[in-house]
Amino acid sequence: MGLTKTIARPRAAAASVQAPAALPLDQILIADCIAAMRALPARSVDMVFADPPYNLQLGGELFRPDGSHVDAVTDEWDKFDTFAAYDAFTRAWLAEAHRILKDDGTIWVIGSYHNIFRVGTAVQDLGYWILNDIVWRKANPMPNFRGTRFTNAHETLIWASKHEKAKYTFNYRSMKTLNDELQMRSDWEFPICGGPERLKKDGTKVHPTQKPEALLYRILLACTKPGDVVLDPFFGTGTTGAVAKRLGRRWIGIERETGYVAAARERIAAALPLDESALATMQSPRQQPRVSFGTLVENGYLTPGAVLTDAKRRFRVTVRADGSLLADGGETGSIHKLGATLQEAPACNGWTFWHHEAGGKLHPIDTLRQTWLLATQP
Amino acid sequence: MGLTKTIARPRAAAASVQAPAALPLDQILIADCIAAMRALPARSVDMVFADPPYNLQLGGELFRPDGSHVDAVTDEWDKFDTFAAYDAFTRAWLAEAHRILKDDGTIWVIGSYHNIFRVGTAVQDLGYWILNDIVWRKANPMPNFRGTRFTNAHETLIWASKHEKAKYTFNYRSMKTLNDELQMRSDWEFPICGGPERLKKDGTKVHPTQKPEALLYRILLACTKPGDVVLDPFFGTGTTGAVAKRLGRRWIGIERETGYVAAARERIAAALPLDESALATMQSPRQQPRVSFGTLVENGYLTPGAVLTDAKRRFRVTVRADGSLLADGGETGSIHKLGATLQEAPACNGWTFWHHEAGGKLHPIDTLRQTWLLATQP
DNA sequence: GTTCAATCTGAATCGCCTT
DNA sequence: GAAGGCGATTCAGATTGAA
Repeated sequence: MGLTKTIARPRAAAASVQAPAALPLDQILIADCIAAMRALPARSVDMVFADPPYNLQLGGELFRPDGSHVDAVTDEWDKFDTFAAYDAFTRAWLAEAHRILKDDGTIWVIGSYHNIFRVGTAVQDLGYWILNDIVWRKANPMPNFRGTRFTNAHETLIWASKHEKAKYTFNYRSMKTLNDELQMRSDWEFPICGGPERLKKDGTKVHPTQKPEALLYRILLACTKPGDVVLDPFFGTGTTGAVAKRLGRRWIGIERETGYVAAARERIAAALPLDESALATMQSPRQQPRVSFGTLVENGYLTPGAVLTDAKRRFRVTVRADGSLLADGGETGSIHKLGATLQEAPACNGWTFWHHEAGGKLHPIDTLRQTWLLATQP
Repeated sequence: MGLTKTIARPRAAAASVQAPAALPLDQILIADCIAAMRALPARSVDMVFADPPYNLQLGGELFRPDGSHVDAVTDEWDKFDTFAAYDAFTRAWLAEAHRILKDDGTIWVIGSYHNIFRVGTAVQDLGYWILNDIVWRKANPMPNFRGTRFTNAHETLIWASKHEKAKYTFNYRSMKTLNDELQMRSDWEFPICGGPERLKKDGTKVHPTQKPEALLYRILLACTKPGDVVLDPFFGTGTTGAVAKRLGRRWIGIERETGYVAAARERIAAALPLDESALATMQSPRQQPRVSFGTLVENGYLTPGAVLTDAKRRFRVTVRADGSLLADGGETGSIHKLGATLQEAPACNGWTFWHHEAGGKLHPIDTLRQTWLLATQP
């Protein structure tokens, strides 16, 4: 399990009545996305990943704000009407997604400059709280053949929680590990989907905008836990489902085109779940059992009377029997509190601030905690 | 100068009546931006560059892990009560900009995820035609100190013409030359503004959000011709004016805060017009990109569950989903950290230490990285 | 003068738990 | 709900100061 900032809350009684067991897990619903979403229970999925249509004509289909179909699409739609129709459609499915998401769930939406500004505005207007926008830098974008603009070499993703104060999942430590011990940034580079990964039929691509699995891999690894449920209302050829299965997550897909559905089913059936030990990811300290400094003193890892200093030996304190510290100036407190007090800092992590001497060297007392954890954890 | 796609049109008779000679060229108008824009004639400038307030909506105080305080943007000019208020402000100045622009002029607006979606929606609704969105990747962004999100490492710019069919200026050849004979892409990397370029007074920054000159340099070089007029309605400390002067463009700035105006005047007075031969030296060398081990896992170069060993097969580890390694003894870590831990060494280059077996032979995983680079680099 | 180490800082929507 | 304790959390580049 990766670090998660959330701890599962007991499901509200009202939600239980909705019979979450009835969720169509690991299935594709062949239906219009808004209609199918309406049939799903409130507060039931952990993440929504959406790759909505980018084009403003919606492939000839338009929706009213209530989600119903607009039958007649004429060529005379002026720009305002076209944007208005796209906005209505966007707000309709985003509102359903908001209802279906658990309170601590998050949503991801991908788009290009044609639609992402409208999506982002709708996301904010519907009460979602944007956490990041992410740039997918394409390693091998299509050049601008006519030389009239900059090569359009990226797409944009929006990551948002349901509410400002939500305790969303973010596997910080996993992301940092994945990026060679540097914080994962908001700009990601992947090749576009091609090669054996690209689904083809009779030599032509099955779907015009198939997304690379690497993109979904990073998203699901970063923001879900094993067993979490991911809903993709624009399932296409099932990249979300294939990666979810590989990573031990549950998925629900909605897709109207039966051609895509058939390709997605075949693809997901062939996907192999990762072995459980491979699925394990870097843990955050917060996932480890808590160890108080007093425990170490009680168990003889440090003796009352032992001397601690900071790394530069500017401050010197003595360990007392109850795990509190005594400074030379008479101040006392916990390892954290006294570290903060002496430095006149607002806060301090005593585990890494205080050191003890052994073998002529200074070691942070956190190494004692790690030793204790190794000795006592199964 | 680079090739330009436009040929100047004869000025319309009506516009001549507006006496364009009265444009306050190379001056700062000390005024509210919308009021000052109302006083400018229609169809009179070639470009608008705008760096409007981002409406950050920051919470409480933020401290770095070392306890130091983060100097946030707390200025009154960035505060708006609601999205509706911000939208109204945005649409008002964007509408004035549309009026003031020549028919073949273009507009640039910069923002972050806090405001850019609302700006982009307004741009489209007002009839502008988006040509590109550009990502400014910051070489040295501020980290996410609490480990709660991805490092916010970029800002977004929107480039738009006044109308869909406009014959805007794009110096394609200049951009290609500037980018080592490859088409300029939509993702640009620059450091944030610092060092001697950052304006300071009494040791503190004059403006909280001063933009790097390199950014304006590329924009003006790409999308204006010498002698063109650039309007910046949020002039701040005058980056636009300084770069315009350097590149032989005319400029008009609007700024309300007299402190910023004074700094901008002094700065622009000191700016020297650039000799054209100096342009070649402004090119930044292409640097070999960093590749994380996680990238290789995400892209299938190594599968989670794969086994790695050192060259002498003394240590044996398994690759996990996030690019971390799991040793037989239960220890985990990145390729570098775990290599160091197992050898009890202070540090280790995991790329050359760990090997995978292929064709009965051991190969350092660095060869996979090289393969990846060959496959993804132009 | 030169080099290296320590310090400072940048458009940031930056906890969680118990009492 | 508010308050307070615990303890987790940073990267690149410029500047300063010591050696």
